[in-house]
Amino acid sequence: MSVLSILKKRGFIEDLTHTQELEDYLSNNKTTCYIGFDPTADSLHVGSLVCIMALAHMQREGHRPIALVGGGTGLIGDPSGKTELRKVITQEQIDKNKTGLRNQLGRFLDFSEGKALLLDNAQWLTKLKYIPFLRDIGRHFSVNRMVKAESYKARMDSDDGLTFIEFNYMLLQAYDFMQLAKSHDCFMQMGGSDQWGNIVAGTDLIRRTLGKQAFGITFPLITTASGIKMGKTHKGAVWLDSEKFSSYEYYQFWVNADDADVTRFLALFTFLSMEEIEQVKDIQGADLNKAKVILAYEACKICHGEDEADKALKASVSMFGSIEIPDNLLPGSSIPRGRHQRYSEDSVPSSSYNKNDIIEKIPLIDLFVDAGLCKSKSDVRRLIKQGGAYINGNKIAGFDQKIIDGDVQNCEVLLRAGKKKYHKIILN
RNA sequence: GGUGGGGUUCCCGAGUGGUCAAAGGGAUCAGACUGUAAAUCUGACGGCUCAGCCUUCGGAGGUUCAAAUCCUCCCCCCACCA
Repeated sequence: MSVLSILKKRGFIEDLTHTQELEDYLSNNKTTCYIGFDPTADSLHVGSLVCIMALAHMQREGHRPIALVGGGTGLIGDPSGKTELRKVITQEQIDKNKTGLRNQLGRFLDFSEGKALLLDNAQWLTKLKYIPFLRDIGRHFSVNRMVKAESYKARMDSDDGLTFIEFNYMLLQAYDFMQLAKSHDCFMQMGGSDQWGNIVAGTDLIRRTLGKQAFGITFPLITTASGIKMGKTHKGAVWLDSEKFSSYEYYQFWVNADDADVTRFLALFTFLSMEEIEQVKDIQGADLNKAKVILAYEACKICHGEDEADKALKASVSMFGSIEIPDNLLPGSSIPRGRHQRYSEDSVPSSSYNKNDIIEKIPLIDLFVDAGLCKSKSDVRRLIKQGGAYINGNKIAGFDQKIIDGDVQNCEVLLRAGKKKYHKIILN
């Protein structure tokens, strides 16, 4: 089975160019393909996960993926859009972010021996000269056509308008594609559905300048069943970096998936076989939670490693109760089977304090803020008032309550905000 | 460059001198119900030393007992015209 059918089957494909030719191209060649990533943050989040998984599938089928960091485009920034000032980022910042991206992508892709590449378009974009660029590249673009591109059309019709810089992203991205085609034999670009126009511009440019056929694939925008763009929690974006978002929280994010999303997410975000995933469709009601556990385990394993996934599973069982993973459910998963009871060890988010500083000293209100369970003291008060703040499973009654000796068990105190957010205070 | 319209709390968006921490909706959070789901209902939703106080309505000044609301200057955005 070709990668294309794999991607198709798993729900990655929104749109593609030259269906039949692309199928042939992928079946008969070991190809190179690329996806662009923004270096605007030092970590990727689940929003980019579809792209990353697609690259991983390509690599698993013997193709060579390129992750292209937009270091050059990042240097331009984009002054438009008053809501989110996309700032011009400095070279140092880009370099730092690049390292971060590289480390994270390394969990999904094998960068050894040139099996995958990480490139930066600053390499060629910063060398561009305006006049030659206009002459050699600009002449291939028709403004009439560009304006009709869906991504621009919306902006043209909106009140915000479109800046010249933004308008030029299409040319720059097309140029990127052409460069990669020339230098790395890369004739395939993938990206989110909003990238369609830019990708097609690239394939056109390659045809006109190099006389070669190039291909493009776009992925659907993944929304949750409730129609919201996925990847937001109380802590903001769901980062792939364990410093920003612990593996336990990452696991929790997936376990909390909507019923209606489970099979779709299994197909997109795990490597389990589609035959097995198909069977999950028949599962009804509470049993679906078992499939969610496997989804969370597998997603966590891919991003943070098997050890972390184990820990997250155990921590979750300790917090939320036992669960049984039957042998015949998604047998391809390496999740430990059988009944998971309470474990002593866990990896719930925690922080350490000096015992003498805490006991009967610091109000719980402050600890909830410190632990990141609430964003302000007012927030904690609210929580307490509404009966959602707990210490060791007991409701906190007063605003001035402090930890007392009796609360400490094995040098630990467990704080809880609402039903799902836990934080452990370790005293020593 | 000209003319007109705007910048309000996370987002959209009401609000034209006191009754404004600011309607309404969305998002979010908590409680109930549940399956760590969805839907639904209830409540909360700037901060704090929390029945009180403090800081917010593009920025800086000013008028007034009192300003998101009036005046001045500045910054930014949009539309049309050039």
